Amino acid sequence: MDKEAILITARCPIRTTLELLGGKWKLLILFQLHHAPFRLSALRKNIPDISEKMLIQELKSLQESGLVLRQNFGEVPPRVEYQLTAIGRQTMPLIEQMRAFALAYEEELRRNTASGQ
Amino acid sequence: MDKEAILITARCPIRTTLELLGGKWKLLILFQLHHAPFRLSALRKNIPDISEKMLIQELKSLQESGLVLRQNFGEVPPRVEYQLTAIGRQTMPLIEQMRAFALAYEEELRRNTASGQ
DNA sequence: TGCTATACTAACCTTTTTGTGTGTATGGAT
DNA sequence: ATCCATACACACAAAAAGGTTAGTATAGCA
Repeated sequence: MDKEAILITARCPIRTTLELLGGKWKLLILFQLHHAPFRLSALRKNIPDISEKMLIQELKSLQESGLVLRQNFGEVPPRVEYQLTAIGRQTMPLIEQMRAFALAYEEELRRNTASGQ
Repeated sequence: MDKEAILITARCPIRTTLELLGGKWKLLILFQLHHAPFRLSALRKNIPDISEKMLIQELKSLQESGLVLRQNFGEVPPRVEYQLTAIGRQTMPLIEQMRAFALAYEEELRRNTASGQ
């Protein structure tokens, strides 16, 4: 086995993704936006336990990374919609894998509980 | 669109996975162990900037979730090896997707830089 | 005049995560 | 006797993440 090859250095793709998507909320927001563009208030309804500050903060971070697009309609009272960009949409397979993993994990838990371990 | 269906609640698979694998180090450790079982000291070499405490702490957390198996050879000085369990191995597709996403993202960055935007 | 709705800011605080530095046990080699 | 190697544990400190509360702006409506 080539142990040099697996050395984890500063610019490794896992870290890149962690920086872009890490934290408690970003993936949940992206998952929402995968369904449709949403206004801030709608996102808050769909992610009940996020605070307004976090939502705005994370949306801004996602904009800055180019994963989310902010569309301001310039109305009063304000109307702003958030939607995924092309790269933003590419987070879906990742989210799908997270889902798949969670299901497999819970299935495994059930198996172990059933067999009395 | 069925807005009820996409409401993110406390027991959602994304959150489950985030709880199991979130944080700065767990996925890097799992990625290492995907190659082969490793001793603590070897893991430290492959993940140069992790502290010993973090490594031990995260390995313990991964054991407790059933993703990693600890094998103590009972020698002196201590010899302990860590390896993936069956469910632990199921994190690979996820890691692969993270890698794929990071590459796509960087590709996109390059495209935007090249076109002067 | 005063209230509503909406997206957002800023100040401040708490909690969680991560890091540092030191100590422990022990068989074997020097 | 002394020191080494290895996998920890423990106390503490620093930094990052997350949360709460109180504003701001303004068109339209009662």
